Amino acid sequence: MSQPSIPKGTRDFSPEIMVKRNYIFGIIRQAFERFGYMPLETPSMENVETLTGKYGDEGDKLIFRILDSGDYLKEVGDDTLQTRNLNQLTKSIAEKALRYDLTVPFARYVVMNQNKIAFPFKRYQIQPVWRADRPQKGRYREFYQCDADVVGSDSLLNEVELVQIFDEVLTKLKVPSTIKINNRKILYGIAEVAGIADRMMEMTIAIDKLDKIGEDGVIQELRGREFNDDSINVIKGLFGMTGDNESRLNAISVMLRGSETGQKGVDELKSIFKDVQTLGLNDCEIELDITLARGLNYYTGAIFEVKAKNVQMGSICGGGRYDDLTGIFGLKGVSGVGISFGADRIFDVMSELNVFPSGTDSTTQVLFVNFGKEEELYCMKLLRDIRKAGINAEIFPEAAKMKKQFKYADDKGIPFVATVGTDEMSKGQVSLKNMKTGDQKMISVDDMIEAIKS
RNA sequence: GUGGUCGUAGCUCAGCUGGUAGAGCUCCAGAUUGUGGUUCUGGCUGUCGUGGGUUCGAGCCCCAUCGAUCACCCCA
Repeated sequence: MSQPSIPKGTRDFSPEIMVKRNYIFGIIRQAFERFGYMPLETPSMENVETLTGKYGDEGDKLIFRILDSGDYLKEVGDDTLQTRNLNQLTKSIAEKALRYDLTVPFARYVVMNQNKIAFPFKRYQIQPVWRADRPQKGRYREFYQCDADVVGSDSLLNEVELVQIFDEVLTKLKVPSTIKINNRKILYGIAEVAGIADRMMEMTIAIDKLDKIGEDGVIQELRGREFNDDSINVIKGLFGMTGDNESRLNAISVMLRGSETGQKGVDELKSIFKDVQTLGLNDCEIELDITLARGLNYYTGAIFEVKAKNVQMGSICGGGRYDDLTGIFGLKGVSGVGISFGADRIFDVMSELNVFPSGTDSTTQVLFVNFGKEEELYCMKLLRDIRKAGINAEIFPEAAKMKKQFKYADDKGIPFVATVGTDEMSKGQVSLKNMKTGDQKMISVDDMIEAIKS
């Protein structure tokens, strides 16, 4: 390999970018902990069987499998090789796979540790996940998810709090957004009323595309999937709904009077809306989106999706309630609900909106200019003190030209430069320059610490 | 997995119906021996993504391959 490269859809994160990414992770982590969620980490790789079958057929194809070590063809039957049976083959040569999301490993963890866990169990998890998707805008093969889930509680209070977390984080990050909410029970109710309960998934995939391909597009898609006109007419009834969240919910309630499940979904959403309205949100707004479907198969109740306002970008967060995720692993009757922040997309949105606060350019707050051996040691004593005072500081490691040293500070985005030569040393002071305003003053060390901290 | 567009200096790109590569920015040095970002002057930079083919001759045409990017599917 002559030119080094990295795998498709992966990225290096430079120090400048990492400072900003860590800022985002920090805000999210802080919010999770503020709401009582505890950290959890699971391995990058899981057993293949843990992951397969949880994300639908499409999802299974996007799971990265890890080739077994050693002579992995030894155990493979000749007929498997002969018939080129891919499913059979991958099963016998890859027993591990990279995690595809954080929810399924979490469910696995809960089942494995059900006797040690105090329910309701609230955990958050900030780790990368991998998908063998073809990369495109805002879409990577390795990306971070920041999940918070609570299992072992049916209460809708959890949904309300999760909406508050969305609002708190996105308000702090200066990314005003619309939190779209729907309920799988309503979608089921619609399918039921339309007489296509067994094909709910297909129906939701079609209506999910409404804002992309329009009413006619959705109808065409439904026809393409060979739904009959009666069913399509019922679904059409959704498109005409206008008004605020409450009045649309009422309209849906009327439409779904024949479906018990559908009514339950309406009631759940009404309760969530009422509470959220009473408590109020900061910079986000919550909106009923009856076409919201979301791909993940395991959602059974509320579903969330968050879109940043004023930016062309797919959803930046998602989430929902799943009644029986742990059931697949043998633990029945544990309901959970969770949300996920797409940190990579949030980063892209914040870059586009230019809303990173100052101080996310550099971690170093002040650079000391190096004049030579004698001044160097004097500065290092000062450094010891101001570092103790909680300031990130460094000294240029050699007595290079001033131009070069100042340029280094400028390139790194360091906000202050301290110059200490014989003059300052004799007065016991430092010359502190604010790199943004260009102001420079000779002041005491204590005053310098004050100036940098403020 | 399917389809479109594009690969030329560190970056953004120009390069005529085929005649052996250029601009801006960046970078480096100096103007300024205790001051960056602005200004001026000078300088460095290329297996034209890779491999093959056509041709007297290929950055340009043909094939393959790799990568990037966009859309579809799906999704954070």
